Amino acid sequence: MSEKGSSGGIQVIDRATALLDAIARYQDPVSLKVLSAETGLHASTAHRILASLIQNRFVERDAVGHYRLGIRLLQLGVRLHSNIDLRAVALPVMERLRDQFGESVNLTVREGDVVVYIEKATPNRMMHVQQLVGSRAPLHVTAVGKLMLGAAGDNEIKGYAQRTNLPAYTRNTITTLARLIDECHESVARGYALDNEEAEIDVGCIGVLLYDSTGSVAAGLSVSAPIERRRMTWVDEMLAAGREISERLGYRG
Amino acid sequence: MSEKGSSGGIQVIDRATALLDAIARYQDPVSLKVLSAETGLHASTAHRILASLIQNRFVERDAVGHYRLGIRLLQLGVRLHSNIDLRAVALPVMERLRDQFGESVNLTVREGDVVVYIEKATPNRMMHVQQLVGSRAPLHVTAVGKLMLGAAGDNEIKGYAQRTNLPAYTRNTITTLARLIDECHESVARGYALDNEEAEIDVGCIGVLLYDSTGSVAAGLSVSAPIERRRMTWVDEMLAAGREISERLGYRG
DNA sequence: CCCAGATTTGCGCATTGTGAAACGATCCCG
DNA sequence: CGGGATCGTTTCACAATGCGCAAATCTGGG
Repeated sequence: MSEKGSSGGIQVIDRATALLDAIARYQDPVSLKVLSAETGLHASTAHRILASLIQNRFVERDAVGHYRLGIRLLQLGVRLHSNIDLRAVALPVMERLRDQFGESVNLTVREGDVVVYIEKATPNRMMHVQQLVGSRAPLHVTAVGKLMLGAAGDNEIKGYAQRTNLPAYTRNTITTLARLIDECHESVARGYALDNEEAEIDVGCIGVLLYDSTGSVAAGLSVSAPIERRRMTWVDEMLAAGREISERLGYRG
Repeated sequence: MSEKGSSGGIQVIDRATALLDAIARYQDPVSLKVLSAETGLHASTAHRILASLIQNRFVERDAVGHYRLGIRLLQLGVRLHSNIDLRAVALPVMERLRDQFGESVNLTVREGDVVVYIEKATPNRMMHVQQLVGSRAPLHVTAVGKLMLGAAGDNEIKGYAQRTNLPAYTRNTITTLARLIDECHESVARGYALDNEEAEIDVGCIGVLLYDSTGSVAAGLSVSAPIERRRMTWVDEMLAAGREISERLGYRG
């Protein structure tokens, strides 16, 4: 334990985290058996930890006894300093870009093998690309996802490819590890990435990364448009916006 | 431990929760000494648990080593089933009310001694009452806060009054326990509450509660307007909207 | 009603979480 | 500048708490 202690690990907290992550991977409430299998924990251990998480309101149970995330995560999440900072800082810039381009601007964070859309600025026109806040998309078919993979390094890209098998969403989706590594490298090198109808036909995207005060990737910023309306002239503005937001987040690049 | 186990408590998870709550009470990052004092934990124990929460990304440290909430709470919070349900269910109703009244409609959850605004629908007019998502207000000066206190019972109201001392925000704020208890009772009895310039002069509000499938208070719904624009004819619509959303949340009143 | 599978509970044990003490770092004051 | 105070971090020994096994209970389907 002294060895474990020096590396900061407390086993039961790691295990509770694994259980929360396992629940979060499902849209619907999930059974003890599934959670036990997903985390590799003995059923009675999982049951005990989940009971404690319920008591502390991190987890709830539905009518048939299945587990879902609980209200304390919402309460704490809303209180998250970086949540308020990140969205409050990014939103005015996003709105400015939206008005300038006349297209949808999105803010995303990485969660495991997907990006999650956490804020949006949509244009006042009937036809635009729509991503709901809270929705998810695989990393390899999104501009910012490819940047996040590139920033994380080749082993991370390889691990992602192994876990997901790089499924095709359109005829343009990158489905081989070699091509994905090239694309990620290239994207990181030039500072922005494109989604060329890789997630959905007719949808194009330009994405950049946002960095926080520790120099880590904090989020992604992207503009999505019907492919024939996308302008490569937006790249400079996106890069500048990414720098602006990152600086406000305390990044000293 | 067997006795503890049957009641679902795991000490270190309870302690980690207490630390997260303590951090969440501060707007700014907070020191180990303060957290140790707030939770009653020995400094080295608190240090250890915090290190594990950092490793699992529930907590981050800033440049001077102070602790703040971490990004995993955001990622999990966005994935929260009841968060997606609550906001997705409530938003269309809120937008309808906004268009009908021409005023701001807000969705709030209780967090300790405050309400937190988690969703909003703002009217398309320059002058309206504005509450940012993520902002907070004391319970005793908001309509839904008074309902939440009333729903929680007299001991809860008393405890709240003792903790906060009922500070005045305007000349209209309720600052005595007896008056607060009366107001909360009356509000619960009739099903809605008013904020009559108690939080801010010139601002009026009508609030109702939303209930979930377990019959518990899930959130509050309110319409805020400049006081001279507020209409008591909105009460029926607010009550109906509260019932509608609660039913969609699975409430069987 | 019976059976199989899932969940829950009891129990004993060893490993893991804990607090005290020691050490390190930083800041402030004389 | 040096010493003391304060805060944070690490080491260490120990006991209690988290854990897994096994049994009991529950639930749903045939």
